[in-house]
Amino acid sequence: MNNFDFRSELIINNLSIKEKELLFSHTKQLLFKKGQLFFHEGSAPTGIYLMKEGTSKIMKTSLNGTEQIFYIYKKGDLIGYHALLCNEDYQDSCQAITDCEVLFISKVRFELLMQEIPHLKDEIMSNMAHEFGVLINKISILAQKSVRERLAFYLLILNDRFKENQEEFSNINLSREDLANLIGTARETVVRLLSEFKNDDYIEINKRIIKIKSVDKLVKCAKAELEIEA
Amino acid sequence: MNNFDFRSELIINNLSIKEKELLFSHTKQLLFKKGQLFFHEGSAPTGIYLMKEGTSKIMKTSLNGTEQIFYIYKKGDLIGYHALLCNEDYQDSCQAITDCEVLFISKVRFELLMQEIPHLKDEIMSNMAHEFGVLINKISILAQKSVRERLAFYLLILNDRFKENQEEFSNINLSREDLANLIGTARETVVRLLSEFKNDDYIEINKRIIKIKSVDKLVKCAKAELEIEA
DNA sequence: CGATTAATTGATACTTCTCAAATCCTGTGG
DNA sequence: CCACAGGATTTGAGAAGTATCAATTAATCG
Repeated sequence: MNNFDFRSELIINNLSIKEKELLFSHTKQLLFKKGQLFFHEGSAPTGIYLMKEGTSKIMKTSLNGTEQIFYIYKKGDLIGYHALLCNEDYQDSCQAITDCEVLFISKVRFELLMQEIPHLKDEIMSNMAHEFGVLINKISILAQKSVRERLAFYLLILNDRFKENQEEFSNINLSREDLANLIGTARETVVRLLSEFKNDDYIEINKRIIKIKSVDKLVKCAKAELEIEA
Repeated sequence: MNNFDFRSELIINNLSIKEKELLFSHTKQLLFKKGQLFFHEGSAPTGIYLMKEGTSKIMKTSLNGTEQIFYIYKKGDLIGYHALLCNEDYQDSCQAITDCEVLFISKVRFELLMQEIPHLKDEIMSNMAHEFGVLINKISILAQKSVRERLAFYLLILNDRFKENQEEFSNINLSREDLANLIGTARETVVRLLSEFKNDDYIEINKRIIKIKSVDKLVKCAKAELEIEA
């Protein structure tokens, strides 16, 4: 699922211990309650955010109120550097899905770091180039697959993304609304399809937590042409 | 329409005369006939491409044969540097829509240039960050707008993009198939909607060339929240 | 000018959306 | 610990929007 996942954690992982220390000095710890915004579409960026704990979403709300989610961030992810790097206002908003613990690096500080750690620039560049491919893939999924296929597909992606310590199946814990907004459909449609998937034994559901039972069946359902790494 | 348009031409425009000379030395001129591929999804990048003449499309073909177009390139656009910069295979293919005249810069040469022109790296980074926003916007259009709205929207984008010397309306000359694949729908649906737009006097059609008659009407139809620069 | 490809129109079927209503959870205060 | 309020989830029914298949007309190229 490589090309469906950002990997901004690599930016930091690929730095040396010394460089990391430099990066983390002068950061500010922030806490966001569930529902709070890190930043809002249309506003000017003031710095970048590093997720320490919790999950957040990058999204955009249209005039008629519908929301589109582009990506769900978790621990280790770096957020918000794009707008900073092209000197534009944010195109999207970032909102806490759960309570979040975040490190903030100010714009000034970040620009300084980019000079002091030449390496950092390369890592970010490589990462953005990768993200381009991820978004390309997201677009082709949205445009070419049916909602049913998309849901199956995203369950696989999310399963992969929220895996902890090598376990095969992770707990996918998202509101039906968020899930719908992630795959670009209506809440009720997601609910209906999930219940089909449950009946067909692709998944199991406890409360609202989804757990995959058969990757193979979902792959077939998603008509996924791509190898899933277990 | 700023945030719906790549602007890779800025990468080169922002270089000094000297830097441009450096960039253009050691390029190879390539000619692609209509339908030929610059590069193909899944293959390893060997260099980057600068459009001199013609139009080409970045696209991806799914297993069942449907094609999704992400962007249409014209004179001045720089193509294919993403895969190079993240050391991944191409996620997409680039195909000539018309006969194309292209300058090719080899991977080795490009990497050398990145060292010799430190500026270049910043320009590319800024550009990729911008493109991120463009793709984000493309995703939200695909996910949130109806096909009708999307078509109206893309006609506005294309009108803006193919404008020549300050004229208000440009000739949009794309096959119905390409137009359909760009907005993520079926050919027949595009044809039907275009004919509605024509009847409602939003556009006029000669042969297959589309010309906008009323930007305002299309904006309303697209439910576009964004100012269109005339 | 004829052959091939692209564009258009029509009819029908299917997926998905929308609105409405019911049920299930969660957290809070008594 | 229980009851209740408010939100989230689920289910149903009907409508709308698009896709698909088939057939016709128009444009293009050698």
